[in-house]
Amino acid sequence: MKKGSKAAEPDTNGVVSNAPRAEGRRVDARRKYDPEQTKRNILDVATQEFSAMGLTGARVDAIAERTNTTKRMLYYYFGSKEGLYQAVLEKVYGDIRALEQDLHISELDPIEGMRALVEFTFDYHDRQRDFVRLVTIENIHGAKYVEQVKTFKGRNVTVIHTIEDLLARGIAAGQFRSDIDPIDLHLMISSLCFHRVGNRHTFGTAFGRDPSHPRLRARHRAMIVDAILRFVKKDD
Amino acid sequence: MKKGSKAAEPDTNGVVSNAPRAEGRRVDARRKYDPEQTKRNILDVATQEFSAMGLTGARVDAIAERTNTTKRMLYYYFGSKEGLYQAVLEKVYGDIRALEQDLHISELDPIEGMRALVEFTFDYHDRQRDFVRLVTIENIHGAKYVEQVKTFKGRNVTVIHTIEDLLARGIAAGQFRSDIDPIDLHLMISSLCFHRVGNRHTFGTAFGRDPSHPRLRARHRAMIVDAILRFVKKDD
Amino acid sequence: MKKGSKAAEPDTNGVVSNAPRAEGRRVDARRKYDPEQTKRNILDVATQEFSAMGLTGARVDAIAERTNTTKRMLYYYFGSKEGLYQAVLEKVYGDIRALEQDLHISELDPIEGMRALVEFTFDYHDRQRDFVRLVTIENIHGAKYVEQVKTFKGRNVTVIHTIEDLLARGIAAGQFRSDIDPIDLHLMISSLCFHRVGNRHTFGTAFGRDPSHPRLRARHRAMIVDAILRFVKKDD
Amino acid sequence: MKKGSKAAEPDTNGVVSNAPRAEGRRVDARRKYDPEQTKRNILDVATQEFSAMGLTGARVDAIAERTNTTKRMLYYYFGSKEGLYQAVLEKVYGDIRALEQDLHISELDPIEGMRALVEFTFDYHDRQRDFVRLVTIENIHGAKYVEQVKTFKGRNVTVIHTIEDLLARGIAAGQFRSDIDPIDLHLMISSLCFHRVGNRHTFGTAFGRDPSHPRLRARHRAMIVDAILRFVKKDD
DNA sequence: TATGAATGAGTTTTCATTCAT
DNA sequence: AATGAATGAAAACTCATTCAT
Repeated sequence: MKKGSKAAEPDTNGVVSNAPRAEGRRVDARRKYDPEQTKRNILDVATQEFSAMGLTGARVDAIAERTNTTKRMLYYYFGSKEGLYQAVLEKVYGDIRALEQDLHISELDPIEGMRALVEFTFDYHDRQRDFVRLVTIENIHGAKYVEQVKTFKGRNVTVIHTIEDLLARGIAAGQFRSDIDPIDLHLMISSLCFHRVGNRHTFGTAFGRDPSHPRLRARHRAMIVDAILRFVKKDD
Repeated sequence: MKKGSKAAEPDTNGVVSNAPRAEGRRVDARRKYDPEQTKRNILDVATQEFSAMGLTGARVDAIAERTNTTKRMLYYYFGSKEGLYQAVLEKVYGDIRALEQDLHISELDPIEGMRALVEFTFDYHDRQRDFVRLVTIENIHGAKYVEQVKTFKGRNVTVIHTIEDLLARGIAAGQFRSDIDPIDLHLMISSLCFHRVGNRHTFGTAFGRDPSHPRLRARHRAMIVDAILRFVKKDD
Repeated sequence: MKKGSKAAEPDTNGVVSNAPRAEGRRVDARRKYDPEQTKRNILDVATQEFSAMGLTGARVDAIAERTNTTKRMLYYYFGSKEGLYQAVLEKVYGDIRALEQDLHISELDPIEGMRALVEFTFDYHDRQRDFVRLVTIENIHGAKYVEQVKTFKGRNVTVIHTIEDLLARGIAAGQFRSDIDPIDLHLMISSLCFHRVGNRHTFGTAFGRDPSHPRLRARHRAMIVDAILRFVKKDD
Repeated sequence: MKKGSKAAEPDTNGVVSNAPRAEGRRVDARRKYDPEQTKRNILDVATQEFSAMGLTGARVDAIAERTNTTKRMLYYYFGSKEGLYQAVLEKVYGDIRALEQDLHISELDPIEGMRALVEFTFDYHDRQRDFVRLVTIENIHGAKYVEQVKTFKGRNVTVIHTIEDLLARGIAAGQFRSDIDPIDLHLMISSLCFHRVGNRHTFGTAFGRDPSHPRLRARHRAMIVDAILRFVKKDD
């Protein structure tokens, strides 16, 4: 009952004239209601709030307030707080996938490919703190919301394929060890890239050094690449 | 031999396991007035609830209910929900650092010492899921509660000292590289041990494999030790 | 024609029924959404409760119960118990100063003006016991709530201006002494009018005579006017 | 533990007034417990707290905390919060009476006597803010607690007798008007002396001038004496 | 006489959600 | 499509008072 009305969405097409918030929208500059934009606006604000406060910590009122619309619309489009949270997860996981495609790692030499993969993973986590936080939050909830995101599982297989391919080619070239499990390796790379961002606050408090500070960025990036390469390379 | 005995222990991860009742104390379970026990009881239950639900998700009523006392006592001893949460953090961080001390790593050969440290870190995170969850939760709150725990900062320096000592001795012995920053190394070890536990749910959902599953335990433990040793060892 | 169809409705008065909060407001007691009325209703009940019980003694539940709405609305509009209390203070102080303006004292002969001012002050305190009680209560709290009422300070200056004008004209006419400070005089008038109402209970208990009893009203009124006039008049 | 040092107190006069309630009590100068002192201590702290916070605003815990004893003793001696409040009222009303006796107004000339009475009343209120506040608080509660203080009513008659005597002598001497009611006059004097202290906070906030500020003290004192004398004196 | 621990019943406040327009 | 007003249920927290020692 909540989502049923979605079907009627994209047909408002300029019936009423007054333009309240006429931004750069060219399509029909003067139309009053723009469901897509409203939804996107809500989603953006919600991403921030959820990532900043967690699922239980986030406040529907707080989200609504920073939106261009009202709380009612939030329910109109997303049904519930949890529905909105799931929509946020879906959006955020979608983003990373798109980027991964652009790497064309399979065209690179295994070692360079491995380096590229690690660097990409590092950079992504380093930049997408909201993503990191949301994953963290999901884990606190036992990943039960992400499980319902249909596109989720399929998305992750591609990374494993990439790694499998890299490992196979590296082994064939005599560069890599042959006893490495691709999923374990992926876990390892993720660990190194994720932790320094996700747990930077307690780490910073404990050791007086924010591990995600820009000044450490380059050093950590090199260090992690180094560690992974030392790990996968065949002993001479 | 210390490590050995621990390795065999089942996945306790429970609340009552740590905090062994002080030796001298005559424990009379039925005595009515026992503030220390009351406090410990509240703290134990709270640890579970906070780690399971997060700070905002936890319910004071839920904690009180599973306690031997009433909600009122919770406020009597800890002042507020946040106060209780902080007490939990303090307890939990205290435990890990205390155990680290028992390792006597400084008496071991650098390589063996490094191995012992990594294995301890691995085992601790592997078993103390509550700890891992609470750290995660704290990070969602920007570490602002742990910052107020007076004993927190001091406690963490010791690990760094341990690592500094290991590195220095390893370098002197010609076994270790000389370009490694101890805090960075600690971050690296933590990352590898923490992530597989903290993010096991999303990881499990994504790849159909729970990285913290007992069957993977030994393999991951060896892998992480291996990775760290490969990273610190001097190239021949 | 459009209006025509609505003509049957009780009180639309030709104003088409949207724009609910326009000036030409006909109060329909049964309409369900009327924020102004809801607020006023809450405020009225709260005035009674706070004045009867004090800030700490008042019960939010008690207020809500005697309201047409629920406790929730009280928080919706006023934010907190203290916020509501402040709103009450603001309303109550606003009332007396507004009425003072209606006296047009500046148009009266100085002596008659002074008499009118004293009589007004007397009558107001005599009738508005809630006001007197609330002021008393505020003083127990060190006036810290009224201090936050923005409109408060500005409102009170007007009385002083009125008195200054009276004194100046009386002096010019050779009727009044020239050594009287207007604020001191205001304090004097207030004292005489306030005390007999505010402290009537202890006074009544002590002397077996309620000073605010209607039977004493006229006598006190005359007495106070007399006292003030004797005080301000120039000695012959 | 805390109270040991206070052993010597004003009214015990070095005699160490042996066990107050004469029973088979062992008289021991070094005795550990001193009920009278404990009670007085509680009473003093309670006077401050009640006068500062009001009856409902005062917190039993807060009182107990600032005491040399514990909360339990407070109940032991005074039965309840209200019982303690009443004991405070009793004490405070007792104090003023003692002072009034020392004036010997009946020995003074009517005008000087009137001046002395007003000045005494002024000074007393000016100095005993706790008294003023407690009276105020009592009025908020409809004087229902002071009514139960047995000694209360009797105490106040004496002032009226003093005034009656003054008026009678003044009339006889041709100095005073003959149409003044003594209770009304007392009310008038009280009003002028009480209000500037009791309502000083709102007054100060409203007009930017604290009417009870020491700098205004002398002026107000003279002003009030002046006003009363002008009021009682016979017109020439 | 004295005390720290304990408590039931209440009190304020918050929250996600729905209603009427 | 959009909205401000409204709400029940639950949550955090407080208070005067009593218990066991």
